[in-house]
Amino acid sequence: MYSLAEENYLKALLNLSSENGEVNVKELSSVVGTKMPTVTSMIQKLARKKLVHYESYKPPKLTEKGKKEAALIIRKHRLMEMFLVQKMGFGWEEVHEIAEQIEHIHSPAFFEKMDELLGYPKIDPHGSPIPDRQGRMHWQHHPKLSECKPGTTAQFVGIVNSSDDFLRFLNSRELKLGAKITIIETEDFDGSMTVSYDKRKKETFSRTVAERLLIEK
Amino acid sequence: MYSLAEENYLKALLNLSSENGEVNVKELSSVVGTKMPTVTSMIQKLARKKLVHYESYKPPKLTEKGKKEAALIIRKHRLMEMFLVQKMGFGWEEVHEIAEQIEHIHSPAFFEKMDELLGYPKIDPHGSPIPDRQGRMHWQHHPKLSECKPGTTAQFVGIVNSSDDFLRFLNSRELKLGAKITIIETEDFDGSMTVSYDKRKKETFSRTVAERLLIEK
DNA sequence: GTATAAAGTTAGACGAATCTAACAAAGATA
DNA sequence: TATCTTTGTTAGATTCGTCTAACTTTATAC
Repeated sequence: MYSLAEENYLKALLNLSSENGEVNVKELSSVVGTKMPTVTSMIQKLARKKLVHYESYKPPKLTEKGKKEAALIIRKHRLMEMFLVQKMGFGWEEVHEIAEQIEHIHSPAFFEKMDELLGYPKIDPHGSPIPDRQGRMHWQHHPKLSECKPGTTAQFVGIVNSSDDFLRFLNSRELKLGAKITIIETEDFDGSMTVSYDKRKKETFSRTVAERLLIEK
Repeated sequence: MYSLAEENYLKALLNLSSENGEVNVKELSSVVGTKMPTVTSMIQKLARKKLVHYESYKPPKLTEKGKKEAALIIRKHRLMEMFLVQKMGFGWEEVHEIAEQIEHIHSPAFFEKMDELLGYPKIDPHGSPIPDRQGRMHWQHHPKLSECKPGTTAQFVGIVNSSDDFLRFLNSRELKLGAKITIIETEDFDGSMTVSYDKRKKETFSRTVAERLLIEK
């Protein structure tokens, strides 16, 4: 069993590496909310436990074992988010905080039951994949809305870096996962785009927004 | 906010004092699973925080503030147990372990939602009262089955010191909370009693068992 | 009512996770 | 290339919760 602190570093390591490819100590320290020397010593500890490959001054990298452990924590996090939304009626912007704590609960039966009650979901409420029991994560690559040309219609299937703020923004525009978005026009000079979907006939998204919406054609 | 360790001592303090009246350090140490010196130092720390009244060599006693905090932790524990049984389909003998961990989750919204989905229950799956939002616990005194005379019929409404072992024993005899139990006869020499209820026409309980079943006439 | 046993406390150490201050390496800049 | 800046590491201290060993107080037994 791993400590709470260890689990948080493992998770951060996996999240950062799948976002940026490489992980650096500074970023890690800001994600886990500690100072750099603390990160260094934790990385060294994880390396002793064969969870991380580590050489001084080089970016730390999860071992296969480390990846699996991290994925299993993320599995618990995402299953819980799904449960909170689907079975308890929370909004997708409310569940991160709670799942952040529940992911450290040790009880295979609890999460198995949740998985079963949810019908073995493959993605969480924000469209991120839920790793399987063996800690295998099936990352499906989705293009960003910002990469599409006017005229295309695509389904909104995921979010890059979903923060509560951004989710509240999407709520305010009534944009939900699964919506069919049609691009009406794009502005080259600032990358903003005008789109339509569901109840919204005409809505303008900044480049920043369009870059955080993942789609499927 | 209190640490995990602090919360565990508070809870143990309230549980022991409602069972035995007075709490002693040795018992406390066995309940929380630490050695006596650790308990002493924790008690002293809780006293500094005005959660416990403490004088050397005297039994520690929760202050009003301490009682409230402890009750709020027990509230979370029992709400969770109820949720696990009612909404997730767990057996009453499986839920303690999980609730033991979830009781430390900090999220008013999570427990409020649970309470709401459960319809604001007053008791947990073992018949123990669930403290209210203000940390008030309505301890209703129930007599034990062992105190009843032959011929009486009473409803089984609670358990003294419910352990998973005991709950599995009750499962094996198909005795559920709410059952109407009729006492057929009692044996004076060993305190055992023969009873009937629901599907069971004739079942014999030892004194030990009869003393752990709470009833209402 | 003294001796012994049990319960409780104090002192001091330790591991985990954190910090600050000082130093070292790598990367960027002129 | 030499210098400066950024990033990362080492050393050493701190806090929390725990321990063991030794001591003290209270309770029990004779």
